[in-house]
Amino acid sequence: MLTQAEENYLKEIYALEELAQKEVSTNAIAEKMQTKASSVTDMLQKLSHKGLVAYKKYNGSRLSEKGREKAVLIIRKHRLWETFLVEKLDFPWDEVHEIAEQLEHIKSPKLTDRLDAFLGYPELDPHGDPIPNSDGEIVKVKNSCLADLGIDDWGILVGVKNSSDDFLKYLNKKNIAIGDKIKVTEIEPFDNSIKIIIKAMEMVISEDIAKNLYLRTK
Amino acid sequence: MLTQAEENYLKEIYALEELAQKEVSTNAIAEKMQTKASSVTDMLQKLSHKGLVAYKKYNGSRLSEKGREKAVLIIRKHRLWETFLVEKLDFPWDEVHEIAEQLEHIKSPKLTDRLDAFLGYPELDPHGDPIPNSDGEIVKVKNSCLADLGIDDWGILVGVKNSSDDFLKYLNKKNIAIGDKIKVTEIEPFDNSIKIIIKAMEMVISEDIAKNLYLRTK
DNA sequence: CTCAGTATTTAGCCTTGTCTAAATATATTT
DNA sequence: AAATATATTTAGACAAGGCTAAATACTGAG
Repeated sequence: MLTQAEENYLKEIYALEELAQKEVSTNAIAEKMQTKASSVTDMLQKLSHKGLVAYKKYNGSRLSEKGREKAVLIIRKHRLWETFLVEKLDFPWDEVHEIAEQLEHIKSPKLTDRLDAFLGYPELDPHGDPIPNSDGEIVKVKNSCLADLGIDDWGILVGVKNSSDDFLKYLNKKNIAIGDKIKVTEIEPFDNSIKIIIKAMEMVISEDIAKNLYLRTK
Repeated sequence: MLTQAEENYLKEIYALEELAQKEVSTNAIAEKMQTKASSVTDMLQKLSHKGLVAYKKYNGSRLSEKGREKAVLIIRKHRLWETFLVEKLDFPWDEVHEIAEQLEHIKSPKLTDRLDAFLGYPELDPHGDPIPNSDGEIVKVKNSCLADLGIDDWGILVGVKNSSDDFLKYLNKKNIAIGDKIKVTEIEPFDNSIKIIIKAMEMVISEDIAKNLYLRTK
């Protein structure tokens, strides 16, 4: 059984390793976790003992296979809870991270899997990040402009190009927000306007608007 | 900010105090918490320092007003999460306690209140226990036999008188289970059969059956 | 009222996870 | 290649929360 501290280390090491694609330094971990390098060394030694991390003095660390599995499960839980908070409890996408940091440590495989089912097995969370499935598999994602998608393509709105007041007001009026899932259902060849489904609503938006919306897609 | 350990002590002291209606002994707390009396003394001194418990050596403990508020909030969270697990994730009522023991420590007032709203401000949890509202108020409950209820009365099924195999099979077939909310909508004077709503379904049951079902009611 | 028995507290130790300061290894510059 | 700078580890300390053993306070029976 892992403590919350151990889980947090595994999660951060995972993230750093994904980024760097090589051993992560003790200092990098310390910075990410807002702690001191000496504390990190202690923890690395403990995790190494437990077979979760490959650690060699002065040589950085990598997760073992077992460590990676644990990390992915924590990420799965984190992202499922974020999805729950946004989809079911109507939290704004930018308020859910802290709460999910707590919820990700709840230990009950049955809970995780039932939550997943309750949410309809979502593939991306409200930040557009992929949610590992119960086997620990993660889909690859990329950023796309809404204007570049084809019919039936979908993604999570993660950013806007034009962040002028007017544009943001437009989005607000149309009830379009970061974190929303948007699916393209039709493209009008004449003017390249597109029909989308967003929060179970259909609407048509112009090519101009679509060019200003960035999605995270599978 | 309270630690999980402190929260657990407050919760258990609250429960013991409600039962006894007087100071709770160090030993009673130790037994309830599966720990040693010496550990309890340590914690009582700490909680006393924080103004959460009135503690005098060799004299038992009571919660302060502030301690009681904290305890009630934890109980509120526990029971809301239990309700969530049963109502939304279809957990059996007897599997939710352990998971709720973890979830009750999640710190986010906004989460608690939104969860409450999402569940429709339930008054009783799946064990029939009252859920404190956001002001910490708790309704009183009592046990009643379903046969004794009037029209529009409702409660949570908490037990059966006749626990023969046949009767349990009958309940199973009718999809009636412990933890279900049952509301009386009609009473037939001729044979005292009653019409109930259970899990959004209507059904009629005989007086015989009703006499064997015990509910927790407001 | 005294003394045995029980309840409670104190003292001292352990583990986890953190810290600072000091020591040591690696990296960079010249 | 030596000297300096940076990164990492070790050593020793602390707080939280637990434990055991010993000391102390209360309680109830005679």
